[in-house]
Amino acid sequence: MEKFNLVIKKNKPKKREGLEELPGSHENIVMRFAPNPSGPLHIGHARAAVPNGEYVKKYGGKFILRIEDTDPKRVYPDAYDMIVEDLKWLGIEADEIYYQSDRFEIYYKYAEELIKKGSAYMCTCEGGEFKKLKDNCKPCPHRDQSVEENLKLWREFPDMEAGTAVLRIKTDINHKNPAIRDWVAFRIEDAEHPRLGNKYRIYPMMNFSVSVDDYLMGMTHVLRGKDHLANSEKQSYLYKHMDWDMPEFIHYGRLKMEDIPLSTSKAKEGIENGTYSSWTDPRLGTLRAIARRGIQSETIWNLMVEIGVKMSDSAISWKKIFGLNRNIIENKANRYFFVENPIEINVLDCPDKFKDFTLKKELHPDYPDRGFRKLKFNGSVYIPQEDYKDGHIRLMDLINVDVHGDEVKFNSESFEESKKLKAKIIQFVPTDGAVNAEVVMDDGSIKKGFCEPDCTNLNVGDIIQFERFGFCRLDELKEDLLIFYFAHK
RNA sequence: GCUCCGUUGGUGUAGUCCGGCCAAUCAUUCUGGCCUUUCGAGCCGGAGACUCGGGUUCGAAUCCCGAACGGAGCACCA
Repeated sequence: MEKFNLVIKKNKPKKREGLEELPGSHENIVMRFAPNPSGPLHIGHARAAVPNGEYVKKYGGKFILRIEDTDPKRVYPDAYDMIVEDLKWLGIEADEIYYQSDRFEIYYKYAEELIKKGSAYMCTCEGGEFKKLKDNCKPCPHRDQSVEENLKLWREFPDMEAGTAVLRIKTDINHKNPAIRDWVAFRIEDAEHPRLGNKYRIYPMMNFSVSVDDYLMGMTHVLRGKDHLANSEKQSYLYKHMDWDMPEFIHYGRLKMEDIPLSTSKAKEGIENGTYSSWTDPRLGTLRAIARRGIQSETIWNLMVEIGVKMSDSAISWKKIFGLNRNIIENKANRYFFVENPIEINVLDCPDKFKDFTLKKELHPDYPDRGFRKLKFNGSVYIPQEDYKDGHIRLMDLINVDVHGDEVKFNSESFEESKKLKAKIIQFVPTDGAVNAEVVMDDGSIKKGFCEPDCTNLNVGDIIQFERFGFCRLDELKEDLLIFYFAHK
């Protein structure tokens, strides 16, 4: 028996971890990622793919990849495979994959059903003419055609000339947003489709195929950019006509990537005209380009989860990405020496001990258990031009030298002595055994120099840190040259 | 122009629905010191935000109205 009128304070929601809870039921959720195959995935796609993947993982559910290739003019055939590869890199393997180009007959079937219900009509208005009527809330003359007439025209549709007719879905001719009024569901398209050839001439519009598929595939939640806000409303009419339950639509804002204003089409253009080397050019925002630079998919994943699915726009900076990435790779990356813009020095007056000496250095200073790399020293090394200045220099972990004009002399050995001398501690590469190396920077420029011999034991894809230079990923292992891609400091 | 939408430090976020526990969270960034034979990491400290104006209220980042700024859509693309 409750004697006291306990006032239960409403629990403030706990600090949110990860993504916001999804609206609606969390049982057996079905979500999808539905890109247009116009190129490989870029960072903007990750903004859509990751939250879908994260939610499915969080609640347990089904992830569907649906390739939306219903515009033959915007299909880049290689993209079909690239998209799957890029998703895999992100850590997503779809439970089911669909190609909309396989599903035209399904769309036709529903189109006919809509016509029979009187919810769609064949419109042979000239485009500008229709717009004029629509903008004034006036139905076009075809809107009231009989079902029979519409079906007749629908059957003749494939034989009509491109641009002369469309199938429209009835909405509300008085809708306050003109964009919503009686939208197009099918059009005639003569372009050859990479997968279908010229099999069909009647192509569904995105709003139609998307709605039908989202329904048939049992989508419970649909994540999409806020540029689709009007489309969501257009689609709602189709759901009403068919008496289908609508998925939960969630819209997210635009993502602006610092220094990468490039769209897929611009990138493609740049590749074709030689401005960029390929889809993995470090200046591009494609996931494969980012991966090539040594940015971990986990970094992108975490970033996208942090940004979440809110409606306001976000601008992400490289600083943020680099910071997150550094946290992940710092303890994985073994350390090596790379000398950029090298200058050879011969240390005079070296004690005999250093005439033939092998320096063992930890692969990672915080993890000595990982083992060592070896640097053979016989008095002659490369150091960065930038560090060659009159004064005292300590070759890291080795010796202290004095630089005077052209002359470099042995000074002392101990680290304590270097402190007294206030010597600058620098990396170096022994002349004997130095390996040619190039580092491709994020602006596409190349820094040339030498790296230490043990780098040849690395595998392509390894992320390392060149001490005092930055984190890099080994991209190519050639006979006499190692090519790295620069990640960040 | 019309129709929508958004606005928390340099950047990204939490909190806004259900006003007080918010002199506002966390991350990144920048920064002072310590430490370290890397300009990496680590440790300790610091800087930095509720777009503006009204209103409601004992009390507003949170509710209401207006403005400014920003964004999206207005295709026979997706």
